Amino acid sequence: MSKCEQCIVREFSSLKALNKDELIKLSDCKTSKIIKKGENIFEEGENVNGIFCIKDGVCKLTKLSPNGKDHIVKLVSKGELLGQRSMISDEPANLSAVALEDMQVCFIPKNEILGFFDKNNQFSMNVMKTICGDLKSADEHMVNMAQKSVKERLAETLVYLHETFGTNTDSTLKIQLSRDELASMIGTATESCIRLLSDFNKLGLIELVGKKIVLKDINKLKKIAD
Amino acid sequence: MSKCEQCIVREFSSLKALNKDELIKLSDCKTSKIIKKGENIFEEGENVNGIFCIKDGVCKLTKLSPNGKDHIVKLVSKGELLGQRSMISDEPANLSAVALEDMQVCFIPKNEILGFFDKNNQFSMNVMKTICGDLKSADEHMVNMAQKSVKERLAETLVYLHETFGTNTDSTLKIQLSRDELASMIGTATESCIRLLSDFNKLGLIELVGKKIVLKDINKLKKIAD
DNA sequence: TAAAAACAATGATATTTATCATATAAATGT
DNA sequence: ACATTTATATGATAAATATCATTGTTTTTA
Repeated sequence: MSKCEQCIVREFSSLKALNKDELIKLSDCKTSKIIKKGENIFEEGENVNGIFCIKDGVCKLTKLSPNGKDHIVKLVSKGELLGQRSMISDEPANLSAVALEDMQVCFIPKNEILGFFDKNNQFSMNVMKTICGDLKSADEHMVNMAQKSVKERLAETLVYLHETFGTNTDSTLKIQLSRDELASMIGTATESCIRLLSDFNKLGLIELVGKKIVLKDINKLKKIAD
Repeated sequence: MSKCEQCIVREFSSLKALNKDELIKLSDCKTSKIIKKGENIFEEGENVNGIFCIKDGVCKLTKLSPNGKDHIVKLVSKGELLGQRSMISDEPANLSAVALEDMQVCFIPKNEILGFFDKNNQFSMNVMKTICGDLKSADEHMVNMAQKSVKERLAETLVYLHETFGTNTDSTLKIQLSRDELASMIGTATESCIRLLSDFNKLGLIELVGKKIVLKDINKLKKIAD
């Protein structure tokens, strides 16, 4: 089993505050998993009892709305942690985590993490700052949902996907969401999302290469997004 | 100056974890303020440098959206704390806090709070749980904004105001928002909000008493809200 | 107390968005 | 390789929502 010391997650997440001893303890208690595209890491309402380190891949965090549709709240990728909020609140997961590509994750039991929490101040501070960052962006996101049009939200989301996940060599967006997923990220009907993509395509703002998307005029998209 | 020991905020907030000595330190460093209806406690972008205890009154937390409209993210009232996220993130305020009624608040400087943070584990845990709760409800709120209709959001908000803030003796909602504020809470145009209130009135779900609102059929409103 | 300002209400209309229907293209299973 | 399912696309239409205009009603201020 691989050591945690060189792991990308340790490098980029709250775990960077852990010392050698703590990392060894971590290596001993962790379990690794492969999650295939489309599979759940955990589901809304489930007792998670620990946190997940994402060693590779990207997943979506979704929440079921009362009308039965899933809404994508956030995308989380390589190097990040999952399940911190549930662990601290000592509550079941509020969101489901579903792999958008094949993933490699490690699971660390709650007890272990809570131990670090008590003894390593920098670590708990890091976790708190992460959650505070999540809260800030959730508030911003909420205002966007409430105040912006679907067109603005689509433009904004395309730019976000471009800037956060980058592009392939053919300059298509690296992260590949279905139209349905894109719609559930911006909070609209799938057909409306497809129609707006067509519009953007006709306006030369983007190009549709099969199911993939190329951003042709990021500045104009940013302008539309506000 | 009044002591913190008997303060309502201490009783209901994270501060309940503080011991006698810590409360005495708190009493010594705090400053009290009266905030009149409509005045800011702090403004988006401002460096807050501490937290506020709400001894009395209710305020709205608003965020300016790029289109120039304010969106009400949350209402915060007597017994709660303000500014925890900014303090932990060590960032300027992400939201503005504006009094909806005359308020009594105390300000506690950051240094003092961070001191408790280091030494009193229960206190920092309480703060974290509060922020985690905020994150959870922000995510839920976001999904509501994205997936529910304006009518559903209005019904939900009216029930929320009723259940959270209660009613006056004439059974009008105790917390009094203008139509404009109500609209900016549910994320719609003021006229749309007014129109839907008229509809609800005609359907006998609510009664409009001047600018005040009485909920006549909470169960039906809950059904509409989903 | 009168004038001005802010707020609430409603009609008319335009725009945005959702829904339903259908067609085509791509992916999947056998 | 072909049938079946799933995803994308687009038209037609309905429903939801925003915008602009106008009026009446409070509230504030001079």
